[in-house]
Amino acid sequence: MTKIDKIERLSQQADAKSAKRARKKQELADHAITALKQLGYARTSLRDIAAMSGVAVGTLHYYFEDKVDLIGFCVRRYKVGFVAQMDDIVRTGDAPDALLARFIKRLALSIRRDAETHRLWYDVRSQAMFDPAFEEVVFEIEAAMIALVVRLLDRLGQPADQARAQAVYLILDAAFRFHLQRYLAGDTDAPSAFEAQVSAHFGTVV
Amino acid sequence: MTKIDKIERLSQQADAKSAKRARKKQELADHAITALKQLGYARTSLRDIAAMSGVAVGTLHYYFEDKVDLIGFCVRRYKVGFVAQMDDIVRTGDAPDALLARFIKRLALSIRRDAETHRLWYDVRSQAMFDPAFEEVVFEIEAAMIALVVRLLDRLGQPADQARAQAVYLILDAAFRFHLQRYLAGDTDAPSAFEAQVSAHFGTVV
DNA sequence: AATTTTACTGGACAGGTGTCCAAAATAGTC
DNA sequence: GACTATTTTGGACACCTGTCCAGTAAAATT
Repeated sequence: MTKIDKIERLSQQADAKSAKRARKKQELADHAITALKQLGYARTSLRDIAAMSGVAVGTLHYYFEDKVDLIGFCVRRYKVGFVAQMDDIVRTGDAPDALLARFIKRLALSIRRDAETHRLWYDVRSQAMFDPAFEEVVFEIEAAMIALVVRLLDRLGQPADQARAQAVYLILDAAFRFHLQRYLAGDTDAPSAFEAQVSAHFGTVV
Repeated sequence: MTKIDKIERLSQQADAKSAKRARKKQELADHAITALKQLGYARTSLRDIAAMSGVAVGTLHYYFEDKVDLIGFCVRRYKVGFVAQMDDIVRTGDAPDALLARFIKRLALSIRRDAETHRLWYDVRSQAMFDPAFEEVVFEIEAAMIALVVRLLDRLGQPADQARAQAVYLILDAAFRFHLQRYLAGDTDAPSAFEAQVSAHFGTVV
């Protein structure tokens, strides 16, 4: 075995190890998200997360720097998933008006289905106003959402410059949060109210 | 002294007492707000607030049921003040277009001046998604903001139905929060960016 | 001036927090 | 199978949390 082969093999082993470590991290993060979306950032302790993962508290510190690192990892993970989901809708072959309707309908559905997950996002976003440790992940996610809107506008044949995409994102986000909050407070009509409000807005504006 | 006079006097005394108590509550709340807007809901302990007020922790429990009661009182108090400030603008004798410009300018100014106070509102609003104890005060405040927008639209000679006011509120709120967040992260241009974005939106839509 | 009511204190209480680490278990390598 | 490296444990650590209350000081009432 040549020196190069050895180096190659060691490198592969290192990759396999870090891949395994990464898998375990994600596994822990998934359990952590389950706890976080139920309790919120401030009310979720590392012991809650450890219990949910069936693991000792120390193990969490073996995989994550500290609590902020863990929560940042979790939020990034779930929000990436959400953007990917929405991106699937945008990429469908629907005609422009059907696509918009589908997109809005899918958001309304997500209020019902993923309410607990979304509120975690709004929680962390607010925390970022106090704790700079969350700033990075929040701006990153928000940029991803705006990029998603750019793709949406593009598929709709609309002007898709940054400023316009940001404005559209803000409208969608505001309505989404407003009706999510009502839904969580027990208003089961909130998702369809969201759909109506956003449809009306886009019917006249976009 | 007749029986009726006695009852009258006792009633006045009771009023004076509860008025004094109310004044002290507000005084404590003002100190509490100073602490809360620096640290946020989750990170502010009763001991922080007590220290800020120059008072023992027990005193807080003498005036407030518990922490939730105290924070609810604080948020209600400061947000009522904010709505009143904005209402002053709406009530000016400006011509419609000048009024709108002044209103938006004042909001931008408030991002600079009251950034720390506003982030507390967004914090509490997020907490309400997890803790029903905050639901009431959040809906109450949000209703007051929408009512403010109704008055604004009215003064602008615009249709001022509930649905429209809600939509306009959501747009203002979304842009306000977005640029507030950027301002808090160090972007000093955020307030004027807010002004530009909102002006552009209302120039085309309202 | 005496007495009752109100206001406030300071510390005790039980429980929770993130962080850390020596030791044990498991996995991987020669 | 022996040996090393990684992974995991479980508890110790120091500190913070909201709540409560017996006791004290101040104020109001008689």
